Amino acid sequence: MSEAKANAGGPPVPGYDHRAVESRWYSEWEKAGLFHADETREGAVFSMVIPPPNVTGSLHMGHALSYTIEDLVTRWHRMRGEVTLWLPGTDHAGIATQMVVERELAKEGLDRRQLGREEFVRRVWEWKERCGGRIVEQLRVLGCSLDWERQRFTLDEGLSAAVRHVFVALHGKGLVYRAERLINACPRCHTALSDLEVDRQETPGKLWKIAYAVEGSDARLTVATTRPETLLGDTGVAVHPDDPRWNGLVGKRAIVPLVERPVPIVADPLLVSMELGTGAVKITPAHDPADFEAGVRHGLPRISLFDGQARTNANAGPYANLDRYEARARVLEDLEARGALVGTEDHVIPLGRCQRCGTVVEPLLSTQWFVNVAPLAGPAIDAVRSGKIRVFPESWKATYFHWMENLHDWCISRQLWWGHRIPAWTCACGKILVAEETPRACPDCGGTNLTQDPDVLDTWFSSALWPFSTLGWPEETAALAKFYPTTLMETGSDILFFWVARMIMMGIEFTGEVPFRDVYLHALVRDQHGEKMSKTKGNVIDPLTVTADQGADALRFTLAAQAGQGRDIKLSLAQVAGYRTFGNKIWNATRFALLNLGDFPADGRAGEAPEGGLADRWIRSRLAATAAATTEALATYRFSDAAAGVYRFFWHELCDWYVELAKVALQGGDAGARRAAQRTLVDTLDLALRLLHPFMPYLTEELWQKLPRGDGDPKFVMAARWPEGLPRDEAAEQEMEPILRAVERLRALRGENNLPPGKRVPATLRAADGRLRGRFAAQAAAIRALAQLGELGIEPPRPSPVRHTAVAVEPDFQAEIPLEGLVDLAAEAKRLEKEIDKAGSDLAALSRKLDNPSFVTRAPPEVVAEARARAGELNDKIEKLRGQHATVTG
RNA sequence: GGGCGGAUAGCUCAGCGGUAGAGCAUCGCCCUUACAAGGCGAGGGUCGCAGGUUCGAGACCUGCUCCGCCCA
Repeated sequence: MSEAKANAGGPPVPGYDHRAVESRWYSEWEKAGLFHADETREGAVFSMVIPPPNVTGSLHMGHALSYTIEDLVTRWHRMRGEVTLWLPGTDHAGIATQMVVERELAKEGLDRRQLGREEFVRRVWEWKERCGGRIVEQLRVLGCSLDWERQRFTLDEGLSAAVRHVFVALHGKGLVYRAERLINACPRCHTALSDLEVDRQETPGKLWKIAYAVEGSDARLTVATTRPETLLGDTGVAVHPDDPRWNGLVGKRAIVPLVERPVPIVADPLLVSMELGTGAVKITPAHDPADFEAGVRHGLPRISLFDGQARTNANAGPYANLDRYEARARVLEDLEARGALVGTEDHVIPLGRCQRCGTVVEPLLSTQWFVNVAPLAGPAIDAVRSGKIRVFPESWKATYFHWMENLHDWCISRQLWWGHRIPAWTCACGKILVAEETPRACPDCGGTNLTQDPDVLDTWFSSALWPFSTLGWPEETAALAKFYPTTLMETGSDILFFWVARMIMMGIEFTGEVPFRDVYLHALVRDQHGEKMSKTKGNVIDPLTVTADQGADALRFTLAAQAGQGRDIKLSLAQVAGYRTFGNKIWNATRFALLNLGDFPADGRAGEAPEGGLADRWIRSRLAATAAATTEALATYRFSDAAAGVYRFFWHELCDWYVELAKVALQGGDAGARRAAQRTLVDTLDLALRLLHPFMPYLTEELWQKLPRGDGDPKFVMAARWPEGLPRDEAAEQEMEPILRAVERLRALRGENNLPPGKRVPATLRAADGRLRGRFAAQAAAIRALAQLGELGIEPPRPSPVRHTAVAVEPDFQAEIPLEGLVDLAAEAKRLEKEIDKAGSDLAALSRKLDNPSFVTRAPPEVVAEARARAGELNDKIEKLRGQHATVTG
């Protein structure tokens, strides 16, 4: 009976194969309902919403990092017994998705306009149903423990209702408004963009110098510009008020070449730099943000030259109906012909490009919907400043404040068909109605000829509501009451402004609560050389390939181990392979335990564990220390520290030391010691696998299942309790320390004297302290086993050096291995010389310190005492080593 | 131009006032029945540069140089 249970399924085979294991557990967990958060259950709550991936997306390494961290945190909280929700979902990604489907249509030779809006949107939905679930499936491969019953999509009816509600409410407060402003238009995507969706890049360009005639004067005013074609829309020229070159021209009028339009010459210290170009600039208020502001300051009219495709319109006169670059070429040609082009130089210009398609954006005068965000920013700033929301790493707070204190209004309308249609209708009488539900008639004129605004909202507008709209808001659902505010928002630092800041503003405004207590911002995953991964560079590491080759556990552990705060991650396949071997190590350690549990009874884990020997007490204490450190690290989002601690414990304490020590008890004749070691092995592996579970869920589940279960344990390690409050045994750790050190010293003596590992050599440990000799004696069997010794003598120190003996000098003991007849003594002589040199230089440094009177008088007494004690030890060590050296050379 | 990071062993990083560390890689010895995807041992660093504070500085302060990110 006992054997059958302990070895259920047979002992594992020696090599760990992730393929056999990782395909097994996900569906088991799901079937057992472990992913579901029960909102009716009492108790502490952990909740988090997933940063919704684009529905068009496929899992990349950035996702893998984000979702690994999120799953790690989620599993940890779940194991702590909290009611734990990690809510999945996807984002409709307006521009990206529309582009994907338009490309598909193009293959059929179709254009969305041919299909019409309704049909096109139907096709997008069809595409979403067919292909949109890909990334969601990939999350399962990674092991993400998401509550699939609560999966949401930003265009779901409930979330759409939330969007309409927010739009209408903000409009009612005057915070959403419609106005003509200079916006960023993407001529390729045919839509307006917010400032954030424009990437600024330094690009080589030219600075052209163009002469403008001055009305009623022979003087010519030379302006410098990077966009000569916009002179067709010039409504002013500006010079610096302090610039002697253009003194006296202010107040006169310049004649815009080609169009021969007189425009005022104004003085503007903000717009004009005296150092740059010619010290004079043209003002085109409809095509440059700075010029727009200057136009406002000087009351200049705006002449818009382009349409949404950045082609010139009728205002361009003879240059109408040209692409902006054709227009530039034509304008330059004509200027040149008239002698107005007086110079050209190379110039680096910051060009704005569409984040989605890379096309240079066109600043365009356009009527759009905007959010006045400044009034929402104040409370959002306070929430972070007061610590109500904590930010990890904290350094991002400064960036957050800086941005929030310099907010521009947010352009939220997009000229797309895929997204939340703006809930605004225009009546034939001109009245604009904003309402959550489609209005029947105009309240002003009673007319029923209402047309809905054709535009949709910025995808980020709905994302901003994600932490509460996914829980049912604006309905007062039980889920909202239970899980909101959420505990954590984990996401990339690159969307701090796009998303995190906006969620905080919207959350506070509409729920009266912060949307999350903690924000953890992860860094960028780069390749092994620190280069950004990109398809064009060909340095992309695909997480799904890695998962297939090396296992999800190995990838997860690697990412967690690398996730230090405030640093980008440099990822290489070699690292993942390294951590895969860690999985193999654990596999084999568990295998060792199972192979030694043949006679372990089924109820062997009932009741208190026997105290066992020193090694048993020691490993239990080390486990307790590791559990406490791991908990502390996870509580402060120090994932790399947590991973390193578990790694160190498993490999370097459990495997390197305890398993070797346990062999002594398991294979010795003492039945009590054997049983105690079995129990310690099982208990320790059980708890250590729990500690590792959030990092490597599959492997730990597989192995935990094979261990004899403890009293009251659940069926899965995923549902097992996180180890907390385990007692330390300081005495055991202190007693063990010299034992381990003695083994290390003896091994080093062997190694450096080239004694083959298989050769059982005799050795002696000499200590003046009788208690220490007692400890050595009590652990003699262990020391002999671990250092591969024959006889082990334990003696008081002897007064003079012994001939032909390798000696390691420690402050509290000496380790000796006789060399006679075993080896040439030159190796030992060389080793001793090196040790003497090292001790000598350490002592010299210490002596310099101690000879410095101000160190002795001003440093804390305990520091001075420590230095003196250390100097004494070194003196003693050198003396002994020298004596020993004489015996090997003499 | 402004802000924020980073620079410590060949590589990736920890250390943030009191004897320079880990993992990986390298070298040597070993197929020791959990594991060669392994074991044991060893070598390897004027802690970016220059000043300053301090009895004492990778660590704190100032300046500088490179690298990265964000904002204008």
